[in-house]
Amino acid sequence: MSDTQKADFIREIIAADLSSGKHETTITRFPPEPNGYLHIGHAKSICLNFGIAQEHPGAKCHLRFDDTNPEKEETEYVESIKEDVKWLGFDWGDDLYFASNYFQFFHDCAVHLIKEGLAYVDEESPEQIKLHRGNVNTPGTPSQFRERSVEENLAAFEKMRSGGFKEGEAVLRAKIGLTSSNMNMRDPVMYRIMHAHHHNTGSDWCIYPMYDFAHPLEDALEHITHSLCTLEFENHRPLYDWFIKNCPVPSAPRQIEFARLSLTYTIMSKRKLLQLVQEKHVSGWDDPRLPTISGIRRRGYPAAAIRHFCKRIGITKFNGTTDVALLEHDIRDHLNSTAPRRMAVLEPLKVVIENFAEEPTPSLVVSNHPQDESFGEREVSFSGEIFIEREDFQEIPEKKYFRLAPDKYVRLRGGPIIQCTGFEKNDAGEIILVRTKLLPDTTGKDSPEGVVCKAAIHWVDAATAADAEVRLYDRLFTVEDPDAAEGGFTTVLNPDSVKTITAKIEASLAGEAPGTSFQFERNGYFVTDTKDHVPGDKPVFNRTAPLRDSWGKGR
RNA sequence: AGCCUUAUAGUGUAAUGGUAACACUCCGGAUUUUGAUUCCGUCAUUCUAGGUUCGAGUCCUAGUAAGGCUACCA
Repeated sequence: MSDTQKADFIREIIAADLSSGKHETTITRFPPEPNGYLHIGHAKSICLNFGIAQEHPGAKCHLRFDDTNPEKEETEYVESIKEDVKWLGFDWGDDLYFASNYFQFFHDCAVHLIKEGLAYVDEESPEQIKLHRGNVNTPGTPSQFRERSVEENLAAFEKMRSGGFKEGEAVLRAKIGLTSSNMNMRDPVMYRIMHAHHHNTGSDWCIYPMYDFAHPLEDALEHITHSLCTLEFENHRPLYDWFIKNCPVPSAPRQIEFARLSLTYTIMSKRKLLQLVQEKHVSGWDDPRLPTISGIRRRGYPAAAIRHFCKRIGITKFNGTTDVALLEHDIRDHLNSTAPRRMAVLEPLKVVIENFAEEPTPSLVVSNHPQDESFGEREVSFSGEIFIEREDFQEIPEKKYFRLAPDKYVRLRGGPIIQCTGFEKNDAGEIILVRTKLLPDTTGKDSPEGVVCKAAIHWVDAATAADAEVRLYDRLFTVEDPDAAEGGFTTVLNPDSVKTITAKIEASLAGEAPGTSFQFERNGYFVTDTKDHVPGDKPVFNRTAPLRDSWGKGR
């Protein structure tokens, strides 16, 4: 887990700018719009921007809320975003900013452009503007308001600002041209009228800047050296540069684009995630089935593993889809070395050890981690009745089945070898009890001559077993057919993934702190739920990741 | 359709113009008191066709495919 950061093309640009003396330091920024919760895709951007800042002494990464659209933004989202960035392990220090705090500056820049003859107030309707913009094959045609005088524009813009127009009646447009093959450059809208309440500025403003106008100014104002964004802004860059060039800004940031993260089987669209939350297909933004940062946190994905994943997938301009297997490997890899082992039985089957009294052993000492002694050992109680996993017994064993079956031997993990001597069924034909005898003096020793014992199963002492609620989730929120997700979510939910079952776990686990991960041997990694956990009460676990299962091969 | 961008094993990434590398997955094999872990091994005409060069994954041209843009969202 200690790979050094590979130098991607962005880091190479930064290194070159540093060594050429173009910049003395590096300032990046993570600029979310507070209109939803962050997801694993944002983690890639966060790790990039904050990661770069960490790699260079004196460099910084700003956290800036790009809150220029009051209709979609809420304070709840800014709080969750701050929490998620912190949880991922990054610190913006004093550099927390809001685009909305720059509204006056944006306004002044707009006035500047008007005075330069580079912006005009257009009172055509949205439909007319759209029509007059033309399309990729046909040039646009000038609005009837395009050639107004500077004085007229100044007055009209002031009228916009002071509330003299209703929404949709006027916009401020940059006067660039109407023939560019890049549609973003055809006299783009800079300001629109919105008589809406803003979470930060209240009702101070009724005109709000568009992203394309505001973003370069925000970056320049904060002396951002490298403004990193995703590929879809690629052909906004000429416009970004145009505003930087034509406005009175204190610095000239450079926009660099990289590919956003997309994962197989995973819904990453903010719009769709919002829909899932609003239509209550999930319990909230932090539902463990969601790929949101808060969802995967609650699901027990360690922040360090996510960081490592982001580092490993790299930064390029190639628009591909990463296999979630890469993510899941990093989760398992991290948990394997950090999660203590516990025994838990998800579907209990009672086993009696008939000769237990002949050699009573009230407890056994078991290692907390098979490869790492620093995890120590624990004592587990042991009596003549235990629970094992229902699937660890087969009445008629299939080929290559090494666990318990009539007359067969199996090792109790950390304990002796037992041999099956019989079993009982209920009227429905289900096995309800397995009878065994233990082989004396086999704890901690190899199987005796003539005894074929190839597997060790986990178990829990029936006398002290405690209940827990365990929730199995398979992958992140998945779709059977990614294309089918368009418009509706009928195929999205996997009913099995919300199955809740009762586990019998070692009593020592009750009351464990929320967010603690364990490996329930042979069942996978589980985390005590950070939301539903009540100390001292029956613990609630979410499965963070199943164990890799190579059943059927080897041995 | 016009413009912009991208193209290296199944997946994601490497490779001063000089023997195509790493990780994951899959599949084999070894070890194993978790069928986990660990360890070892197999898997590529670098999208196609031309060109420049002693030499091209890398540079040039054309083609193909994929993504983006034609919002008073970001």
